[in-house]
Amino acid sequence: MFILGTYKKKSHVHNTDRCLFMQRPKFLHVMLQGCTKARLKTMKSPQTLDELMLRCQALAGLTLGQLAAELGTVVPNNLKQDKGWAGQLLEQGLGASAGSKAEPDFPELGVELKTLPIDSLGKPLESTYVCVAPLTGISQQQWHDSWVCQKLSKVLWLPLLAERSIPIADRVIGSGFLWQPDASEQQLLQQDWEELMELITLGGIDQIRGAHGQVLQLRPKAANSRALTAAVGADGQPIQALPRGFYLKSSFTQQLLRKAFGQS
DNA sequence: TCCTGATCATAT
DNA sequence: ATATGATCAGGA
Repeated sequence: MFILGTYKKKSHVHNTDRCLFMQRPKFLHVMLQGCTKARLKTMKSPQTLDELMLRCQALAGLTLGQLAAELGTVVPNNLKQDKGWAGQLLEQGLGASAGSKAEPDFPELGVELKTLPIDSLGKPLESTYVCVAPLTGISQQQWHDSWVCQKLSKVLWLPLLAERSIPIADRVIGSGFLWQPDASEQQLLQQDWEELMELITLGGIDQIRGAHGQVLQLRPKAANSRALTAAVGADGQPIQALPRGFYLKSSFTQQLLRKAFGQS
């Protein structure tokens, strides 16, 4: 049997999560019925937004263990050495184009997929990685040309109940929702981006800490603290610095959740 | 407890 | 080394 079983309410899921975790729609069964592991693995990327959202609804309420079983994937014992596992499982489950290409997860739709780990109150557990920060050769770049702006222009957020106390296989996939920044969100992002980029281009990278920015922050994004990449020094001279990435602060993604699912 | 800095796997 | 996917972990 595939993932037909009735959705069992998990003890981890509190009443307040009703808005986040919908029961598996009945039609889901029809949708995945007959899908072999091979078919799922080679599933074509969705061609329309409706198709994508339908697939997304099909995953809501499932545990990672259930989805992994569908896809013939082994659930790791911990994520310490497989931090991107859940995100990649969800990519596969939704038919996102595989690999680490520098393009949206759903190129035809211009949609970026982001899993969003949350606790049982619907609060994000982590910041959200957006993209690497260019540290050189970007003095002329404008906000609308930036990777951050492009990456965040259309995002499919997929909440995932992922408190560390919950075994990985029991973590529950939530209801995905599409987001495009509204005017005020856009402005907050642009403001932070411009401030951070100005510091970078003027040689202030070593002054930037995670606390900078209202919604967007710059933090290390590297194999380890010894990794180096080209950057601009305090006097404009070329230096080597720790590679950085842009991240969305969890307070920001929390607001997105509130907008999508309401207060309560 | 939370947040910032550090880190892990994989593909190109 | 860079880009993809993120979470870990300890000091404030």
